[in-house]
Amino acid sequence: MSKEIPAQYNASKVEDKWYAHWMENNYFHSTPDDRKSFTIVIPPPNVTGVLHMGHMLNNTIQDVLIRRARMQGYNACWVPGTDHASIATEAKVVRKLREQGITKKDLSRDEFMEHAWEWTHEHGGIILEQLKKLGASCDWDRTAFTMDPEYSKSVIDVFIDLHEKGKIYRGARIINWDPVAKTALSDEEVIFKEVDSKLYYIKYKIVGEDDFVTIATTRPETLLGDTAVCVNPEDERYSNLKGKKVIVPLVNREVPVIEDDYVDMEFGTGCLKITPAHDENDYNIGQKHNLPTINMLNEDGTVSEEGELYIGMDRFEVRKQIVKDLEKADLLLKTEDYKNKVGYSERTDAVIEPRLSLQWWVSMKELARPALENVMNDTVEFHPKKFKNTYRHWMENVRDWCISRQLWWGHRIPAWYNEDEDYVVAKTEAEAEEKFKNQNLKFKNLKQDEDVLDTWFSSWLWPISVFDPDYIETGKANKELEYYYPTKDLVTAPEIMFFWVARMIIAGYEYMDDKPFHNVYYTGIVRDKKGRKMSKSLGNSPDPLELIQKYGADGIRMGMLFATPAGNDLPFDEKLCEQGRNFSNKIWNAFRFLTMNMEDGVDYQATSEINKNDLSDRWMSARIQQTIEGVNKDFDNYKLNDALKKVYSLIWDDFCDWYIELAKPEEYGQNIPKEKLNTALGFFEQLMKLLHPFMPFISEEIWQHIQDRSAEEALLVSEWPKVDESKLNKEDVKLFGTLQEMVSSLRNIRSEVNVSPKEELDVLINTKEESVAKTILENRMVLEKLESIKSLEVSTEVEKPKVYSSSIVGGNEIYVPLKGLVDFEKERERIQKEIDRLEGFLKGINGKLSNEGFVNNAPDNVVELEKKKKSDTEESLTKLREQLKDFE
RNA sequence: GGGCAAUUAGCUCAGUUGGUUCAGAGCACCUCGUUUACACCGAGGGGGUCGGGGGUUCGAGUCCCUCAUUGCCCACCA
Repeated sequence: MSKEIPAQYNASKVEDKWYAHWMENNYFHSTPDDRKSFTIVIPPPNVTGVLHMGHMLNNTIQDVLIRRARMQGYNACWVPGTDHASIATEAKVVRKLREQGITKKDLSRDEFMEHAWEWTHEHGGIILEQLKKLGASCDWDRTAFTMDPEYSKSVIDVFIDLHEKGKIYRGARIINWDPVAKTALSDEEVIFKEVDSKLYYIKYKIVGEDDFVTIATTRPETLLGDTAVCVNPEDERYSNLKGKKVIVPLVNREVPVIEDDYVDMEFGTGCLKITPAHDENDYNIGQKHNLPTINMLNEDGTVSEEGELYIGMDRFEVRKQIVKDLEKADLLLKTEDYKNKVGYSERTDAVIEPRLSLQWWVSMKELARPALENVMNDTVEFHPKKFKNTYRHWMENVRDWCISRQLWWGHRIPAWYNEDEDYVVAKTEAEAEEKFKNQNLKFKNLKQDEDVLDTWFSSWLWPISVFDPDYIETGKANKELEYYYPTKDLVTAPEIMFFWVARMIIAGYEYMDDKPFHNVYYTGIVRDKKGRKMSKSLGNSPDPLELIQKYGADGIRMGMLFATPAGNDLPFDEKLCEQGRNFSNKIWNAFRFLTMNMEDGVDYQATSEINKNDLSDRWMSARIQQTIEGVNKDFDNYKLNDALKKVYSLIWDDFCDWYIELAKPEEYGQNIPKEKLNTALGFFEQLMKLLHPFMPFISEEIWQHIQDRSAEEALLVSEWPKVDESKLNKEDVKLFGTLQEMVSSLRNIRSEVNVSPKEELDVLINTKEESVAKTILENRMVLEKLESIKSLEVSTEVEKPKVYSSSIVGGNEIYVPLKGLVDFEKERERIQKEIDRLEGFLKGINGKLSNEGFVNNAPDNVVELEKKKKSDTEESLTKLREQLKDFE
């Protein structure tokens, strides 16, 4: 083993080496066997996306879970893959084509798809390569894509199946129209934002009278599509309008005045214009009152022929112009500033236009029932639990899901139309013909539906179709699906709870009659220092690959995990990565130190044997057991950050700052004895196991340095440590703790009286009991090694020196004679301060003990404890008061 | 408009069923320090009336009510 080890850890060199090693040995690959499965399916990122900080966090967590499971002996399987991301990817392709001077209109569907596939092959999978840099231990042989032919088939099968069950239907509704992407959107894809707008008061002339009725609206341009004016039947102000007609301004169309209690009398003028084709409520009222609809907008948001005026003008231009024209005609009474909520497209940020159109829908009410129930009864567990509320609220009020999109990139809807616009749903054109024939309908010149399915209509099958894409068709699970389903954990962002999580649960119960996963771990949002979400458009996100280059994947993983409990946002700061990198370096140097103590030619061998006479060995051993126990519990509760903190503290504080310090050789130039070093290496191995899920690279590096291992003995497939109660001696932990406190007290004394750590001290410790004195003396090595001590006297009757500094640890007084070094004034102040503190404390205890209510009602052990606290405190006070006299 | 959550040190957060000195950790800050790993380090230290008010209780950071602030989700008020 070489002693030439650099003082600084070089992460990037090491990380590439081990990832390659793991891949070569096929460690990430899983096939069904006798072991229990532990499955995670990745939330598939957009196929042409690039890695951002959200992915980093999300995938780090998944990797931590899967790596620990693998070590625990589960057959761990993490399935990677990508999503075709219909609207996002199509938008990218359209933009790219535009840069080349090509518009989508110029292309046939097939030509466009060729471009899209080309783009997908060019950019697809980049993100998966990036995940490898992070250390993600995915089973890459299983990489799936929602547009794979097999996968696509399952999507179509589901559509056909649900249609046959009557759960998919075609219907005309007011939908959310994105005029930029020119497609319908589901409700979930619309983001409402509060905006400053205006409320316009417009006068409508009453037919046959010289009077007007005033209507308040935020969208004056839609009056082109007005087919009625509506008032509340209770509203006395308008009782005279009953059965009358009014004239829509500018277009001069006569429309009826109708009555409906939907109208809020308090709002605006209490009189509402009705535009059935461009507002959901208006549409409902229109249906109820049999009003005609006037579709006054084109799909790109310009005014259509039906609008009569302003034809071809953009909707927002029309708004400006129509206001001017109304003013000119003296039909605009006034305008008011007004704040309202406007819907925007999640993808294109275009203002959503409610639009009447024919779309495909999934009827959700029944499908949602088992999915709601099984989350509420914790069959599917949410972490943190608070998200159950949000989930319930949505599921209880779930609305039908609009699944058709007017795009080309995606799964084309398997519906076929004949010349009479009849339709059938079928897998192929031939099958469709057959179906038409059977119904005695025209079956020549069939046309397939032009639309594709919502992306989420494919990804809701992810936990099923990645294992068995034929399952939907055959209804019989293959070996894989049977073995891996239901999966164990799903790690995702709360933002897609409805888009994806809820729908996977729905699909799971509908098709597998079982949950798709046991647990859902919701991560937080990665934010910048100003609290803004990190996003590409804001440009406030650091480049993950640069970060990895700079701090190591281990450093970033550790930095992110350190700051993010489940469900809480992660305020990202490069400082966190620095902390992670520093930790790597600390570990590296602890190992380096042990290596430096190895004598040439001697065979060192990590061992779980400890020297039973060495308190530090027993203590370290017990601390490791405590940590294993605590970490396992944290994992059970999905508190990954707490688990990491425990490991961090065990390595840095316990092992480096205390254990190694105590293991250092007595004299300069000596090496640590072989036995001790072997024990230390044994501990180090345990630490690396606990660390591995969090920081896989450095832990593997050290593991393989500690001793030469064969390929089968890599850390990532080693056994996760089990708690060994026999090694957990609480007395040792307590005793060592007391000695630690004594060392700290001595250091504190030095610091306060400004004595260099090198200067040797005489130390006197007055204990309450003989046995304590004996134990301390038996373990005097701890004190002597960590402090430079000239003489140590410990007994029940030490003589207090004349001039000293002192401290009390666990009822034992520590005196350090400091001839000529003590600042009397300072020492007096220090003691007085301590007395004041204890007096206040004692007062509280006395208050409790003199309170009959407390003594009578509190449990005995609590009262006993208070009494013991009282006597201890009084004892300490007596000692301190005596000491104080010595400084007066 | 409805619902949910949060509010503890300068920052980010722990604090499990009310009761061991419970007011904590990390980072930041201050002082000292190059001793056989590590200055990406070591030792020591300062800092909070636990958002305000009320209540339950022998006892409240912890339970209840109320107010304030912030965040999130849902919703068709033009």
